[in-house]
Formats: sequence, C-alpha cells, structure tokens
Amino acid sequence: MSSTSARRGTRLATDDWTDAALEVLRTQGRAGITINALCDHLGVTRGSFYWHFADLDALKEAVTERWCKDTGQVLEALAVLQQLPPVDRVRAMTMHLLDEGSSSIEVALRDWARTDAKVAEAVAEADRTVFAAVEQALVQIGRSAADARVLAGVLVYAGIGFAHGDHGLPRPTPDEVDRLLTLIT
Amino acid sequence: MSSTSARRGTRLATDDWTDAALEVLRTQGRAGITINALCDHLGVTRGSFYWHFADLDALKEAVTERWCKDTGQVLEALAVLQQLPPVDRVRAMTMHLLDEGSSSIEVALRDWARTDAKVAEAVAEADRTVFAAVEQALVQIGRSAADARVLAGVLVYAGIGFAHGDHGLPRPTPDEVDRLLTLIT
DNA sequence: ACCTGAACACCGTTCAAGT
DNA sequence: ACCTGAACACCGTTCAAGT
Repeated sequence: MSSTSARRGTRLATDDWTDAALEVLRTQGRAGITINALCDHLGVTRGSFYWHFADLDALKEAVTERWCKDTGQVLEALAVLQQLPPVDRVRAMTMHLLDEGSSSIEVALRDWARTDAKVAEAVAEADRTVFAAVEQALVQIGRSAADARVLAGVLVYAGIGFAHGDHGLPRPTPDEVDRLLTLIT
Repeated sequence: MSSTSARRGTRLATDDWTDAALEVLRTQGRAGITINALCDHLGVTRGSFYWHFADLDALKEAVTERWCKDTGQVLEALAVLQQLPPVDRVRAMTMHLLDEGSSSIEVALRDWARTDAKVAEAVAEADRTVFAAVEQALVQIGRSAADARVLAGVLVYAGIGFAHGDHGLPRPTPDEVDRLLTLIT
C-alpha cells in the first residue's frame, strides 16, 4: 500500500488530481478512473474531490484541456519540421505515431469523445491540425490538391485506426513505412 | 430469422436478451447497456437476467458471438465478390465500409475489446480476414507481395480509423474513393 | 481554503421464494 | 424452467461539520 503520490501532508491542488487522472488513464485506461481509486492514490477521501471539481465531468474537462495543451506542444514541435523536406516531414510524423507509447491516452480520449461533446471537439481539432499538416506536405511534394487531400485522408485515418488496433493486425515496421511513403509520395 | 422480439406474456429466451443488447448497442452505445435498462426494455426484473446469464460478462460473450456470426456472413458475401475484377472488389469493400450505418456496433465492440480478451480476439480475427482479402486483391492486380502488404495495411487501418473518427475529419465522397483507388492500384 | 465522514440513489450481483 | 423481490456491496454525489 505504498501510495507514492504527490506531496503527503500537504493539501492538494487541482493539478494534482489532473496528474493522477492522466496517469491512471495511461496505465489502466478509462475504466480505471473512479473517484475512490483516485482518492486512494492521493490519500484523501471523496469529499476532497468534490471541493476541486463539480463532478466527474469536470475532471474530464480538466484532463482534456491538459491533453490539448500537450498535444499543442507536440504539434508546435512538428511545425519546426517545416524546415525539413516534405517527405521527411511526413516520415517523421508517421514515426512519431508508431513509437508513441502514450497513444493509450489518445485511445482513452477518443473513447470519452464518443459520449462527451467537449472531448469530441478537442479531438476533432487535433485531427484537423494533423490532417492539414500532412496535406500541405503532400502538396509541397508536388501532388495535385485533390490527390493530396485524398492521400492525407487515408494516412490520418490509418493513424487513428492504428492507435485503436494493436489487436490482430501486424504492426508496420520502419521499412514498411518507407515503402509506403515511396509508393504514396 | 427466428428472432421473436419481446413477446409479452411469454417467458424469455437467451436470444431475446442478446437481441435487446444489440439494439441498445446500436442506438445508445456501450454506456446504454445496463441490466436495469434491458429489464425495462423486456418487461422483467433483474433476477430474470441472472437466470439466463452468469453476469454482464456472459452477456458480452453472447453478443460478441452473435456479432461474429453476422460478420462471418458479411465476409462470405465478400467472398462472392471473388468473381469481380480485383479493383472493383476493393472498391466494393471500401464502399461497404463507408455506408455502413451499423458501424456503431463495431465501434462499441472495439471498445469492449480493450478490456475484454475474448472480444478482442473476435475483433482481431475479423480484422485479419479483411486484411487478407484486400492484400490478395492487390496481388491479383499485379502489385508485388511487399507493396500489397503495405497498402492493404494502410487501407484496413484507415477503415478502422474511419469507423472511429466521424469527429472532425471530412467524410470521403465516392469520387474521392475512386481517386484513391486509382492512385493506389 | 481544504478536507472528513455520514448519508443517499443507483447499479451489479446473490438468493430464497414463488409459479 | 423461469421469474419476483428483498438484500448487499460499490460508486457517484451532496452536505454539514471540522481544521
């Protein structure tokens, strides 16, 4: 019962709850998020939660907001890639998707998105940003606007599908990614 | 098609519960499946459920089994497409994916798959079957084995992603599907 | 300002008892 | 064989009361 949580003896800030929720999301998925579990993790009782949040929905909102900020930074990092040649840029984005161990958070959020309009809009926004980046790169490579749109669509949808489907399909190897990009660009 | 739905005054069979669960899955998603809701829907009390099933997990299993049977029939129908030229075959599968209103059941099942090993294996099996069909068609079109594998991968992953992402990304038009297939085949 | 602890409603589950 | 209805444990939520 070693509750290795944030500072013991000190009172909690809203961020401590958000941190705990994100960690649980990552390790146990959506189902792991229960108020009792978070309370155990933080060493407080349930009433404490309700001082910081109106209800579980408010927690979701806070977690989502945090995720958006983080994702925004990742996307900014991608913007730096603008200096790279377009093909390398697409490859970098693809690779980022593949080795992202933290995609379990993304899956959990898309899960939430299905029953929560606010989460849905946040996820949609992120999707659109990625789509635009891929589309732009393909145009710069020299594809027609129509081709770029269609190809960016498959790529981004495939990315979403990949995040959801480590079930039965083989995980693409770096070599296969290269081959795909050669075929598509 | 021997599904007699909720006849009042008569006692229930296990299939009545599975039917009800599938309908709720389709209309309300995973969250809608509660024993109380199903009982209301069928006009019985909770104890009745536990005569037919050991617990909610057993219901899941029954629903999954049913879904596998149905999906199996769809795949058999696809096998009939073997007579079509390969390109048309891939187009037919893609179109099937796009206008499938009942993909909400698939999403709900992939949802379950994340916390239930049995559901996961069923979904994985279906994924592999579709993947093999697409790969084979691409080989028959004349692509190399390696190319076919990679392209089938993106297509199937994109299909999975599409089922999950009617959020923010534009829905592909039939014209765009044609364009994609021209680019890829 | 931040938290406790009792209380309540809801849901999954069990079970003795009814037909 | 199939179902009722009471009971219990668990979880989200509220709130008066404590520091």
